[in-house]
Amino acid sequence: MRVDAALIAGPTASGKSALALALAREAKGVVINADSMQVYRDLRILTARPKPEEEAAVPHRLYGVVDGAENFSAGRWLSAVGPIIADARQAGRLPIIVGGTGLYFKALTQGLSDIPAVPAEVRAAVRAEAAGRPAADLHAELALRDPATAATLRPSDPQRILRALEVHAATGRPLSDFHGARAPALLDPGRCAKLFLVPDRARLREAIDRRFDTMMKSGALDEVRALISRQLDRSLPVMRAHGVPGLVAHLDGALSLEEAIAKGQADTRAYARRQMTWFRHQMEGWTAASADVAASTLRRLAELHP
RNA sequence: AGGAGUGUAGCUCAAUUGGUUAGAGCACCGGUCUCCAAAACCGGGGGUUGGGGGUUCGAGUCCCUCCACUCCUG
Repeated sequence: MRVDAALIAGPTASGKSALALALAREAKGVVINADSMQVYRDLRILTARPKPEEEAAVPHRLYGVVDGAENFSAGRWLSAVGPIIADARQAGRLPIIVGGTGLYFKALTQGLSDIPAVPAEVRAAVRAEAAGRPAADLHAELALRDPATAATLRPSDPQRILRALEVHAATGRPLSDFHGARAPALLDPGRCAKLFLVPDRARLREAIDRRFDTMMKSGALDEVRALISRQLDRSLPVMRAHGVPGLVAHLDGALSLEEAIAKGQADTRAYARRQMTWFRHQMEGWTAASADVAASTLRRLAELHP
């Protein structure tokens, strides 16, 4: 059966991009990024973005298109990816959506609730007011304004508490009011090939460590130097990409290079573990596949989309 | 060969100087997830305290012995 799109997910360093590239070559596809960090222009090396030759070989979309000074989000990704999928299909090309960000795939196939975008000023104000305060205080405050949402959140979870506070500040309504109903999904999951790669854990750990060493040899430190020179707010997503905090600390003299590398590798390994958990439980109907199985599945797919 | 010292979780180290069920960090593993998600948060398993013997109501802790490693002397 021909499909509307191919979705390829899996933990970092599992070989997703290579598979996507191979499929795109054979099936006349467009490779579309579903990775929350590869969207940022500033970090080509540390986010393991496809190489320029690869991007030139087949069409790639949503790689390195956002400035590191910006705060990207699942919602922004969703609105960006819609027209790209439509364009690809209109051009007779198979959309191949590949990446490691589970939330993006979930938003894509299940839809997000329709919550008005929170204006940047409101968001900044909420955050400025919350700065330095313990999460439990913020939770208590949320309990006064939006008790229903507060009841569903742990007092130790600052990120979700802040999200609820900013939505309430922007709309005057509880976040829980918006949840439940989801906007229609962009793609019908029943009409997509959905694979997530499940590599052997020990080998994945080795691959992660090795890849980080390669990144260092390819100029990761210079990339971080350039990023530092921009003097961006340290709470921005780019500043928290794997490897960045450690290498920044090293350039500040707080960590040895070995320690910085070890930290980057450890953060990446922990992330891979969380990705596996996500795909195991949140992505119903997806096919878990070893690299071999994935490759043969994609080959069959390519035959259907000449 | 002689002298001194050290052996506790995968790693680094605790254990009030003989007193409940040997702890912590890191690592590892599991989980939660609706717009910062490479985030944020919750949880878990792990030890014959180098081996053996002894003293004691009670030993990681004291004694003997063997083993391993480190340093010093020759």
